[in-house]
Amino acid sequence: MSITNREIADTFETIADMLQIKGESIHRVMAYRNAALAIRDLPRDLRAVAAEGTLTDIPNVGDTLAAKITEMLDTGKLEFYERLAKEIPPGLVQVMRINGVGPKKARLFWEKLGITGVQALEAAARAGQLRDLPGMGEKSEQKIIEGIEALARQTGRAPLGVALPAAQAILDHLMQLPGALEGAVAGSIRRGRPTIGDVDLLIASHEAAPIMDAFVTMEQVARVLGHGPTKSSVELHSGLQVDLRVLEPARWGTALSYFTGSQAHNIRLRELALKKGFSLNEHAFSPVGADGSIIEDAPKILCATEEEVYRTLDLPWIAPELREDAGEIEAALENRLPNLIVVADIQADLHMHTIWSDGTLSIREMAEAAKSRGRKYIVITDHSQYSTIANGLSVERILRQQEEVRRVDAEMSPDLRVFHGVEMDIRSDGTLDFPDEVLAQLDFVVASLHFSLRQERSQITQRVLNAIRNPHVDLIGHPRGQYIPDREPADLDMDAVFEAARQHGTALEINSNPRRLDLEAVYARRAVELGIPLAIDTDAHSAAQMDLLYFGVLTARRGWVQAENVLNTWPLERFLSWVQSRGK
DNA sequence: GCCGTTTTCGGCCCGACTGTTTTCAGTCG
Repeated sequence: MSITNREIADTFETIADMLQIKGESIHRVMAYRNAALAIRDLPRDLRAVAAEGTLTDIPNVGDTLAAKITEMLDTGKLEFYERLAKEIPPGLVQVMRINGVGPKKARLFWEKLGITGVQALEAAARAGQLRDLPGMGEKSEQKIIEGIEALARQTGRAPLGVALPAAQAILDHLMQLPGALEGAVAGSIRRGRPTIGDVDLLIASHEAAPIMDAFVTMEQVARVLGHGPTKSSVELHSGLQVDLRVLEPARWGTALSYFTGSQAHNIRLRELALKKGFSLNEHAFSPVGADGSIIEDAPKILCATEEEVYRTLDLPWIAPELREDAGEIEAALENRLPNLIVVADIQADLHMHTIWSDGTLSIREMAEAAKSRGRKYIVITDHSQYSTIANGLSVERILRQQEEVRRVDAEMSPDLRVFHGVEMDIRSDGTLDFPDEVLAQLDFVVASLHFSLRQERSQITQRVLNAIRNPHVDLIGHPRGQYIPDREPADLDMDAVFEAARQHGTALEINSNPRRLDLEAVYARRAVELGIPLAIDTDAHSAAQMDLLYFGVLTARRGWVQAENVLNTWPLERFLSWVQSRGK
């Protein structure tokens, strides 16, 4: 298999670590890290971008790194990396993963003790060999042993659907304390990232200490990683790391902005502040003199709201979901930020299951649940026969199901329209699970990949293209097939998928289930740019799952999606005429 | 190594906490 964007990003990340151990300029190191980030979030194959000759259009990729990308695409290797690996043992990069060990310590252990990997470091620490090194002591040695144990326990990033409720529960608990005036879940959860490294909580209070003490002594805390006067970190028994920061309410705006990130976005804000003569941090804007240092006796600007922070920079408020330094600052400067979709824009749900396949409720019960959530129309889309494991519908059963759907539709009228569809499998051999004659009788057809997701690129891409090109297929469900955090997306040629969807006017789904969030934001953004219609569905198998819509909307917002771009924000008449225009 | 209303050189965000130090370096986010 050819080299992927991710492997190239990982290589740049590793090079950054090695250069840092080597003692290279931090700016050169950051250049590699920034390029790695940009490549990770790229919605296109680097190979296609390279073929166009537009690699340097990627932010933070210049001529040098473009040449390195090209070398990796052409040869699968990078000579610069291999040379570096002879100089700096690659095992030291793993040593740097240990909490509390950075480039300087890694280099120290290597130079003084010849340590080139985590195992050797652990042995040295347990043998008491680290404590006598310069800048080290018994405590540092013990922390390294604990850090190595934590690394072994590490389960990776938590899905948003797990981290958000856990974070909210802790915040709710702390907000009951008398001194807690305002609170927020900040960080990557607030930005809606699909997976979360650690939880960032922020509380406004005049008195931080009691809140800090309550935080580090919560019963779900397994160990305290740090405990200062305004900032503490803990690891929960669940393995989740939670950071809490407490600041005065007068500084809430700068604090929330700082703690929401992303880091790249914050850096851009601080650069803008400097151009206006201010140093910006989580506390305030501080005037700086000509030499760049803070003028101590000059009045600082405090911001109690995020709006004030952005206003001070002559920017409109930027929604947290956009704060990735992915063009949002430029858009804000030019006053062309998108009018992002909100949950209230959603009129319908085009993908849900009932007891006819693997759902838990009847058609009528799902309709009632949708109505009670304010939906105006829904499509019942049970699985097709290829999904035997999900009790998929045969041709005979789906035709019988239609009678029940029509009956429920009549019963629910006029509050809710209930349409009959299917979530049809795209079979492993590339054929569709129902013949056209059957599809023609349905109101709406979702086609999805469920099996053989590890097929090679050309084969699995062809399966999706077959579905897109069928005139009866209206929507591709969870197009990339990822399952967070266990299953990587299929190796689809997304350029080809987008091109076919654009040509045939087939819509692509943003699946709201937090285990899916598929399309991901960067692909949703690309679809919008290409004029491809989207749908934000719950794929609900129960009434409660209809409330997962929030996560789908969050993902859409991260993808700069506006209501206009989403089929199921449209009034019923417009939706029906769209479906009919597709040949129904 | 990237980037440009400082435009092909010379800049490149900022503070809290820890542990080792007697004033700060390293790490982290």
